[in-house]
Amino acid sequence: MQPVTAHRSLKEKQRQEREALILQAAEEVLMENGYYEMSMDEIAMRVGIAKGTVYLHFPSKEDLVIAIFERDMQKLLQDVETTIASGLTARAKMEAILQVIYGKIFSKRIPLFYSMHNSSELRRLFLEKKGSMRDLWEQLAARISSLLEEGKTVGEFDATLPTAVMLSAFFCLALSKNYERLMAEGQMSADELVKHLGHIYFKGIKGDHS
Amino acid sequence: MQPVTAHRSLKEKQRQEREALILQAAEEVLMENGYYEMSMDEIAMRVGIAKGTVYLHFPSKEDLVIAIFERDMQKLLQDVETTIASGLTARAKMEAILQVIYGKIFSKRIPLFYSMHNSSELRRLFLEKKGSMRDLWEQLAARISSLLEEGKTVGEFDATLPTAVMLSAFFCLALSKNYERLMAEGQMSADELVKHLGHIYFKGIKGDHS
Amino acid sequence: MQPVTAHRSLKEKQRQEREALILQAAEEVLMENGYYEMSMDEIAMRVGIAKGTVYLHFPSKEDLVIAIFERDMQKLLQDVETTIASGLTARAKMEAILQVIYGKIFSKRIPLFYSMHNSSELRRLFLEKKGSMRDLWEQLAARISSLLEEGKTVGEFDATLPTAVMLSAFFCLALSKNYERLMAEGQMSADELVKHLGHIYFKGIKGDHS
Amino acid sequence: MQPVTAHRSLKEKQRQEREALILQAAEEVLMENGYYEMSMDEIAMRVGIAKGTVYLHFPSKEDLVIAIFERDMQKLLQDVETTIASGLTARAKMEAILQVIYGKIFSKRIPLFYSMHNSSELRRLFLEKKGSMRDLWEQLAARISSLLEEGKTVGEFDATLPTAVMLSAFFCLALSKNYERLMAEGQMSADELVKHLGHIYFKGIKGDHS
DNA sequence: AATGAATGAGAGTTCATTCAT
DNA sequence: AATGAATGAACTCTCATTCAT
Repeated sequence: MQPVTAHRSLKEKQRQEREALILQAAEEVLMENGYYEMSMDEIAMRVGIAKGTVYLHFPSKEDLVIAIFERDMQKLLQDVETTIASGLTARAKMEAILQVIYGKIFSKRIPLFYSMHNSSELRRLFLEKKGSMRDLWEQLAARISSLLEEGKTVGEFDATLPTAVMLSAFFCLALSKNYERLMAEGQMSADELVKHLGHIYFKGIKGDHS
Repeated sequence: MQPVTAHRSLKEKQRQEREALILQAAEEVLMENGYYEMSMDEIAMRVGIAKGTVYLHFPSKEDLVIAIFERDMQKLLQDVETTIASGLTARAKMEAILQVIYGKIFSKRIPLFYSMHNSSELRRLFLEKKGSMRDLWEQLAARISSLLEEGKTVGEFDATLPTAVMLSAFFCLALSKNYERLMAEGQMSADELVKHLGHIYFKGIKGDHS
Repeated sequence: MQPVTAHRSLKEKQRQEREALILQAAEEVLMENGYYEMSMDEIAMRVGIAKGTVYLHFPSKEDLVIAIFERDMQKLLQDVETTIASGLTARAKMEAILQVIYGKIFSKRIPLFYSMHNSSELRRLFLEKKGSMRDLWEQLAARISSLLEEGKTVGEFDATLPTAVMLSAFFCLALSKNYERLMAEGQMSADELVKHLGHIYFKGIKGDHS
Repeated sequence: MQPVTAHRSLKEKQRQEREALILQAAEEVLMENGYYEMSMDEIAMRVGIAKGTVYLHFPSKEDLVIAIFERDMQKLLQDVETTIASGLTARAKMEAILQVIYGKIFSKRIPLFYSMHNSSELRRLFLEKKGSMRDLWEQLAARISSLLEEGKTVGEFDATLPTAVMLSAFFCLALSKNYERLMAEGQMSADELVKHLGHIYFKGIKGDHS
């Protein structure tokens, strides 16, 4: 390895570390305050860099938020694919995916993911403007739709329900902000919550032979 | 009726009509753009009045949004109470309420209602600041919680599920923005959608004796 | 007197009464809040009439304030002329005028008069724009200047002082807002205050033969 | 000196220069137009910078005006303390202070100082809200009150006059806007004016042994 | 590459003034 | 004559973005 390359790769490594720090800080602020109260100043301050430096990594606030979503989405997609590759039943896979999502939510690692569904501010951002987010989202939806249809085929899930509705209901229950209220007010643990929601959902879509 | 009274009531009527127009326009903009991209200028422009006129009816942007929510909430609460007063079973009442909510959503008459649950921007606005919104919301939650517990008592609903979780799941499914995608992309009617979602939900929370 | 005339004079009388009420209310608000925080709305509200009605009497906020000043100024000018017509010495006349001014201040009947001297907001209004105020002011200044010169001639006042300076100093001491602080904090009566200020001023301008 | 330090101090120097330019422009506008007609836009325009830049230096219009006052007040307070530290008599010190104030006025370096006394708009701003202004003002008043009492003790000033009245009269004569008229219309120099006003004031408060 | 001061469009809000009733 | 709803220009302040250093 030539010195120049080594130097470059060191630089590149530092660059990527900084980018990760920016993403993490931005994620936190976005979680805490929402898109419009997430200021580039505060992100830079939390990372300990200048505001202009953020713009060396992300050309706009919008792109920064998209990058956050993409990162989360890619991680989730990986987890989902790992789960699908396992030898479990369709229902067990779906339950595992629900666990994964709630694990991320519980560890605050899906800060904005839900927002794509629910926040009017962000929907346009992701669904209308930039393609990559939409692609990732559709990949995820396709994976889970396949699972649901697999379950229908073997009779685990109710074949009379449209897959699109089952998918929507799944994301609804999995990504809602409701958990915050329940865990804050009702003194319910994340585990209990996911258990109950899974109970409702999987009983609700149960097929004849399961 | 004396002329003065007639005159006053005419004025008052015009005033209320104008206020309704503002609320409607604001509702639309809020639906389309979210709280932060809902500008008082655009609302005034859509109604065809000057920006200052909006402020004759609502002292601030915040109050305008609160008024939108209160109006929707009060209508919904009324419908819910009417339904509760009927002689139906708990499950039939819950189904009727789901229908009511989807009817409103379908006719675009619950523009922001879902937001209270889902938008990080608005939750603080309504739950922390102004009491009347929180009150209305808690009334609604109390009514539906009662229904759910009534259903549990008679065995229609699963008594092992915490009411709070059942309530959350209900609002999740009833108030999600998912319908837009499904109805736009999947060519599914509102009736079909609500039928399927109800199917999942009520099967999911079904008790032993129903 | 014909009915029409009687009717007209009644109307005219009512009109003048209303105008006086507006002036009084405006004076109060101006005293309390200053020119920019004096709102036409509040004036109308205090009088119990509509905002538009104020504009039937005074074409603008500026004109209304000018009218307040003119009224106060004319009253003061009258008092000053009455005093001048008396048979007193120049100094006694000046002392009487000082008493008159402080009487007005004490009874809150010179709300803004001082402002003409001191408020940057109002100076332009009166000295640059409208002629009548400037005329009244110059009449008053001329009367008092005459008195001062009369006093110089008979040796009551110091003939080496320029009359313009004596005049300025007189208005300074007579029209300052200082009285408020002294009377509020120092528990000093208006009578005591004017006695002390008069002592300083008249001793300060004393001539050889008094 | 390290480059970094040099760089920083250069930046800091530029920053202070810019801030001084803003203060100066704001001072001018405030002098010309008063608080309510002093617009942030015009200040920025006069300095030749963007409106937002003003807010980098002063968080609000109010704070900007307070900064103007504080700067002027601190300079005056320093001069007053220097004068007090001299070996002069009480009267000579007071005369020197009067000279200092008129020097500042003449060079337009006490733009708003008088306003604290006279403008109803600004009194509340300074005396009610922010402590530092009130503190500075009370320090100044305390210094001059001490001088006046010192003069009374040695018989230079009239011990029968309340110090508070003497203080008020002093500020009245020293800080009035009268000078503008006299110097503009009467073709009187600042020196002459202060000589005459001092003559009136010190003769007016003269004690037995001076 | 990194900085952070500077920018300026755009936000919500106020209020003197107008005018249809 | 009297009203008061409507107007819209002007205000203060914010913040994503740019760019000279």
